[in-house]
Amino acid sequence: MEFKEAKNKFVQTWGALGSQWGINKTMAQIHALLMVSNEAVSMEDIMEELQISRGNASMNLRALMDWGIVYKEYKAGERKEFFTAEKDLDELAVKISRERSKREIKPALKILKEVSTIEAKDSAEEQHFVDQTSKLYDFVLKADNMLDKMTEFNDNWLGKLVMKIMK
Amino acid sequence: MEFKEAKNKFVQTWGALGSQWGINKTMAQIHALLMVSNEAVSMEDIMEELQISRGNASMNLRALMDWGIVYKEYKAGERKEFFTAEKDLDELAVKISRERSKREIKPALKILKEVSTIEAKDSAEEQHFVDQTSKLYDFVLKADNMLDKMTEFNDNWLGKLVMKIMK
DNA sequence: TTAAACTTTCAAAAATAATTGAAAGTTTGT
DNA sequence: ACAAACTTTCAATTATTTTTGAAAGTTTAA
Repeated sequence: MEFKEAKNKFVQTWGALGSQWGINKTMAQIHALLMVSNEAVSMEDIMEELQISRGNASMNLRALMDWGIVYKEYKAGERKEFFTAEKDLDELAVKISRERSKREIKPALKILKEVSTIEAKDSAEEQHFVDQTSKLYDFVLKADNMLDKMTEFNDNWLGKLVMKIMK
Repeated sequence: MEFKEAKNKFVQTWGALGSQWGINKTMAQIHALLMVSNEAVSMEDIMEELQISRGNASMNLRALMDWGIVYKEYKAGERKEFFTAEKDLDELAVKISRERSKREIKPALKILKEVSTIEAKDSAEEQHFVDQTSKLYDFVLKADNMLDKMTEFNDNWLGKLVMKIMK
């Protein structure tokens, strides 16, 4: 396999994977492209490489910047803007989980808390509802916190975790 | 808030959350409904509660069973089938991560390995590509394994982890 | 074997999400 | 202040995904 083919395969695969996880395909593709580019890429070049419109490129770059995983860069003497991706994978993971937590998990937790705190009356049906949603609330909260802790430990998470437990 | 309202809110929220994570809304809603039902529910009742067609119910129930998180149940004397969800949340998490790993992560890893092992020639561009995709391969592999380990430890993962480290 | 009571399948329709492209907006240099 | 060189916005279009519903399939009981 030659470079161009490999690069294309990677970008396509990343795009497909993104779709399956609820991330728009183009957004994932742009991100993939920037991840494997050793220097910042202009909007023109992104449009050209991925065969997408200016509007599409603009909107998805904005979204990626909102997620905090793509940055604008300015080159001296050049009028146009260039873009780079966060290339440190630990940092990338931290940012993605922070954002997903903020945007999706936290709001879901709020609802879970609400619905799990209705008065259950006496019926087994309502008892079970309260019980199950309470458990779900605890579980999601725990998972969310765990993810947060894990990203905090980053690279050497296991070692640091042990240290923290020891002391 | 009364029971019916709470139940509906929960089902809707779970459906919306599912969409954002690449799971079809109805599938997530059916799952939510079964999760908080204290007894097995018939297809009729699912259709009625969620206001969906028979075909839709059938296909999404099949998908949920393929994921291993919903089971068929037969009631004595009744001709029709009833459905229940896996209600143990740890078990649910294990099954979901196993399936997503098998369906999405493993195939992605295969491609990552492929593209990261091209010969990099001399150009900085190609060097960077190989370097970055290799790192990504390692990272995804590590994350996938970690998730597997974590689910293995289940409930009291922290405690058991410490035990394992100690001995 | 027949028919009633179910479930599954899948082509067509509907709903949703992504994309385009041109007009409007912004920034920079002269 | 002007205009060139860009970027952003958003209504309309296109693509993708989901849903429907009726026909086909299956199972059970008599």
